[in-house]
Amino acid sequence: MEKIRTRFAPSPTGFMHLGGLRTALYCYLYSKKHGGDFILRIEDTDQERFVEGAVEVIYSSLNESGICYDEGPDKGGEFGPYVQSERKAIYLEYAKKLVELGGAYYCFCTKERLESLTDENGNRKYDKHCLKLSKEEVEARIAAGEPYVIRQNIPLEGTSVYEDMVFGTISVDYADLEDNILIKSDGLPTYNFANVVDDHLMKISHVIRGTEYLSSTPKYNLMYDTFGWERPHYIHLPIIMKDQTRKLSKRYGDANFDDFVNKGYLPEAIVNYVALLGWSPKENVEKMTMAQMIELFSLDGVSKSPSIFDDVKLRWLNGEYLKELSDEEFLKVATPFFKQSKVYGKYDLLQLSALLKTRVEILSEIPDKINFLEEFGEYDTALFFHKKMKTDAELAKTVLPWIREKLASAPSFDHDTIHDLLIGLATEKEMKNGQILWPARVALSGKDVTPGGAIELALILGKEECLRRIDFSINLLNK
RNA sequence: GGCCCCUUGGUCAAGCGGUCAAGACAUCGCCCUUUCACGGCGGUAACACGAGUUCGAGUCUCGUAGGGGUCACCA
Repeated sequence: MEKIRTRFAPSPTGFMHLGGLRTALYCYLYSKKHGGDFILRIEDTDQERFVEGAVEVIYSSLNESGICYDEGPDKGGEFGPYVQSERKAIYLEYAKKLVELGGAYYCFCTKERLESLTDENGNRKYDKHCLKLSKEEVEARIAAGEPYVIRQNIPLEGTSVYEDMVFGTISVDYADLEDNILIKSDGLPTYNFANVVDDHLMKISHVIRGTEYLSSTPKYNLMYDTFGWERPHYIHLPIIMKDQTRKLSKRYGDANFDDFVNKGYLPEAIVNYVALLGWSPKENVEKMTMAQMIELFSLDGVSKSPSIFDDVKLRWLNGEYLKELSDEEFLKVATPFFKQSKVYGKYDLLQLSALLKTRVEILSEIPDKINFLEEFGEYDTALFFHKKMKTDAELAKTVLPWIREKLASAPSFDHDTIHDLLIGLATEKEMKNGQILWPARVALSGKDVTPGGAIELALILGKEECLRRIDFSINLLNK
């Protein structure tokens, strides 16, 4: 059986789109599932879109995601170079061969002439004007230094059919296809040509890419056929949408891998979530390690319809990953976010990590959740209301002074002591624990949700600060 | 607009002619609890529409509607 070889071929735009990340992931999973190779190829034939540092972004994103390629620009391999701009001579050679085979031709048409071909609907299709040129004329004009491109020669009639491994049979009439440019006037190839030559030369067995190529694939097949090359297998993937009608895009700032990492999502969670968009394992599991994904990956679990990116579910998944971290691991990934908070350097971060772990879905929530430790001021006393505990501001007025007294008299300020004092207070007054603890927690934090209950907060704040805050809260209630 | 493709709850999705149409997120309710959170249990909620084919259709066919993709010297 042939060796499975897949490739991820991004163009260096400066960021890693989540859709691209998923494509890379599926390429990786499919090749690894079948013991094959996964190749990274940089498609930088558009010099106008060159972005400084963009290639490094691709390397680092893939690396952080745990998607490892076997061959690539920075890894080497026997089919290099893996950067298209370094393969210019190769494309030209094959383009000439294709011209000889009748699959392509030189074109000297000016931009103006091309524009004159536009119809009333704003569409235009090249009219094969230069196909008629004799070989002698072509050579003379090239020799005279006239700029030219090389176009693909597509039949005027007939139908092209191929099997896509997820979409099934796709058939397109040649009449609906245009004689696209294969080699631009700057001598570099377009995607239309480079991908065919490279995929063949790099022995790619399965081409995995987005559905935007679903209907242009016949053009590529035509070239494979003309060259006498074996066509690869095709696996087209549905796109990822932002909502019903818009796709996830850079434009809305919601498609970039790095942005998600900076917002406090773990790369593993992002990869795991993205894997689930458009694919579901037979076993009906959702949280998976890379190794599990490789094991479970299968093409018949890949769906044909576009899926909408749901950041609520991503948050949940990220939270799941966070919860299973040890306190130390959590501290490590959370440190950049602790630094953004007002408490950095003033509290025991490992202790806070333990409390925060089950209360945070994305790391960027951290500053907001803990800033109250340093910032305490007026708050809405409606927070004292809790239906189930039957507490409210009125009850707080009577309970808070008792709490203050207990805490003030505490012989030491450790967990057990505070616990016994507060619970003891509830027993003593024949109240529910919550009727003491809820007001205490609110009075200490001024917040409805806090990292930890009243006892944990008291411990973190320390005796003096606790008393100060309770006094403040009593005053607030009596206003 | 032409061509290609898609259509199960709010979202991700199982299903591949016969199921009470899975599961997850979200949502709602209950429980647990040392309060918030975590956790446990349960509820609401879907086969776009219309014709066929068939004893029987979410599953097959055709049409309609809706959505997406594509029509560049971008990939």
